Amino acid sequence: MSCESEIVELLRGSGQRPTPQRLMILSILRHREGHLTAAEILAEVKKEYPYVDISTIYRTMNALKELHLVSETDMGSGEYSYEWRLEEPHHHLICRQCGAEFSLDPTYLESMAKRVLKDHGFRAEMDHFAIFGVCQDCQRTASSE
Amino acid sequence: MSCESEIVELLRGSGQRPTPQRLMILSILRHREGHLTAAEILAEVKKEYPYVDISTIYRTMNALKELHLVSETDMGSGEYSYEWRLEEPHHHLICRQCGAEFSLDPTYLESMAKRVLKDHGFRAEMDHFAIFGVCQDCQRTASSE
DNA sequence: GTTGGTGCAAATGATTTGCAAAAGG
DNA sequence: CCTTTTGCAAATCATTTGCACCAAC
Repeated sequence: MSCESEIVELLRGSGQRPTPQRLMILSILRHREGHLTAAEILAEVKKEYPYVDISTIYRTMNALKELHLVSETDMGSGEYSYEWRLEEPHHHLICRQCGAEFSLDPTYLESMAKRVLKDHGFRAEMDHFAIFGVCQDCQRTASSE
Repeated sequence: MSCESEIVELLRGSGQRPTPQRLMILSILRHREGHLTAAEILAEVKKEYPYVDISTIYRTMNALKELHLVSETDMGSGEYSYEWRLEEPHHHLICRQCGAEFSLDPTYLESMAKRVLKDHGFRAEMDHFAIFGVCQDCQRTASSE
């Protein structure tokens, strides 16, 4: 527990309670880089406290989502991934062929979001995008066949 | 049945058969604008032929997906939407608050895709994106509260 | 006739929900 | 106390699969 106190305050501020389960979930989200599925979070929490239930994970993620503390992303595997959000926003490039993932700087989408806002008045919230495509290696492989 | 013949050839070319069910599904996809969920497609097909099963819809959509004839998009409702793809590619702006949908010209994402390819060698396939955010009306409502 | 497609029912897998008990403020 | 949260089990919902029969080539 280090800088957890401000998050505890955030929870309290919206009438939510900082239960041990939630603190464990928060800690895992913040100390494990990248995105985790509900099942992965559950497995981690269970190492410390085996009685947690998957429904608690989901309920907590929904609560944190509403506070904009975590992002929920469809990584294309049929289940959602969750990620701590108070860091630099970023995006993911996911290769359809080999499944490799790369991080993408937010500036690429920011300039687009600005244009969309200017032209359409729509404020796009693109803080965490999964972009599918074909990575450099797989392009080479495909073309050399 | 008008310009359906070329699609029939496409199916045949990949060893697939143009069954009546598939032709009905194709016809619905092509004549109803916008995206449809599997359940919506099923409801339409059933009007003509009540014995179709939802699994046929899914199997057909998977086949058409592989031929790049339809796109599958997560519109944020927990179920996938399918859309005929041989038209102008485009994207969707979806308002998180009121649920309104707007169409977005592909050029916005194309220029971004070009930069990603140049900088990272990653060929992003962004032919059908769902971008969430807040629409103009809802922004006004929120700020006047 | 051989391969692929369909309908049906049953399975799967992720997520949600009802409820009584426990914990937080 | 009163409200929120939890664990458990059961329910839900979208999607997939096994299989016997049928249709297309």
